[in-house]
Amino acid sequence: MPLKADLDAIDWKILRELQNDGRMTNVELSSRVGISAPPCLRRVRRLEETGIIRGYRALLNAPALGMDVVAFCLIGLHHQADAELKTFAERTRGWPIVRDAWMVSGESDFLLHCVASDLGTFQTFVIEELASAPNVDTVRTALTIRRVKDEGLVAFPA
Amino acid sequence: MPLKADLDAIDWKILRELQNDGRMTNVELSSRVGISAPPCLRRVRRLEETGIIRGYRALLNAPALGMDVVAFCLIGLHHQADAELKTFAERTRGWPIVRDAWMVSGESDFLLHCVASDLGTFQTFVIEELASAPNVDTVRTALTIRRVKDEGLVAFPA
DNA sequence: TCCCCGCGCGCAAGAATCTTTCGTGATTTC
DNA sequence: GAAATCACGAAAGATTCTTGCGCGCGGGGA
Repeated sequence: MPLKADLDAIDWKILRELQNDGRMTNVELSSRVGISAPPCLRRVRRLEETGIIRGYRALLNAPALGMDVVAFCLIGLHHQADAELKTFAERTRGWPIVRDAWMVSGESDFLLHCVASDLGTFQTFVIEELASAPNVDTVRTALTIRRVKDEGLVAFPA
Repeated sequence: MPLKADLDAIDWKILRELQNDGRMTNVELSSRVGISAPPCLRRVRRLEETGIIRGYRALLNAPALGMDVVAFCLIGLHHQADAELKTFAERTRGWPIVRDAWMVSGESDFLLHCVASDLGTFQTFVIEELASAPNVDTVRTALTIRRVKDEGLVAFPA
């Protein structure tokens, strides 16, 4: 996984297209970026192998699946030594409600992206699991009202 | 887009597999979920048409693309009337640094997921764009140190 | 200057996949 | 109990994937 990759304009186009539609066929992709299918596939493979493309994911509609609560939790710990940070990070991986988690700097130590079927489930999780976990000092929650923007992960050069 | 869908065990398996690998071929998918390819494809199409699958996306490695700063911003507004919320939401869509944005309830009004090439770019954005935007009261930022968990959006029944 | 080499593109062909059509069996409905 | 509905799976044609190979461009080195 190189820290700095040398990508040309076609590579950037490929990344933009696949970020918008990860299931696009290779012929469609090659047509959009302006080269033929074989070199296009080779470029995609190379982007995958170098780790620039980390994977592909279907985006699901949480409310339609009965997941009505999406929230973010900001966690402050009592002690921030390396071992304690790793312990808490490991703990987040065992909580199915937590979908994504980040270690952050600032007023909090962790930010958790949570999805639950209903408010009761989420509140129970916050009180009985999160807030009562070892070393947890503060828990601030922000329930999402609606998604306002939903681009891919990375912006692209003009 | 039905608010509550009736999915059987096979549909759930499909969603789980595509959430893990959105580019899996249909024959591979059908084999994993235990049915033949045609009905499997019909199920995927139905999940897409009903909006349960919102789309597909390649996950990119931001640092490898020269995006070294990933941060979250919590925004508090002075006034939270519907028009003002919509105005700010619209503004977030015009900022390329903001990749995802949520309207939230709690201590803040919006949560912004930001990606920038370097700290200077991000700080300039926060000071000159975000904090100086109309109606913005408070801006709290949390720089991410590392991703700790990265599952799909939705958890699945056992 | 010329030659050689490496790199990436594109053509072509075989393999794999996608997609539609159709027949069958199970469940539901009247 | 009969008919209708639904979803599955087999089969076949269309599309796509994937590999191998030849070509042209650009960068050293003699």
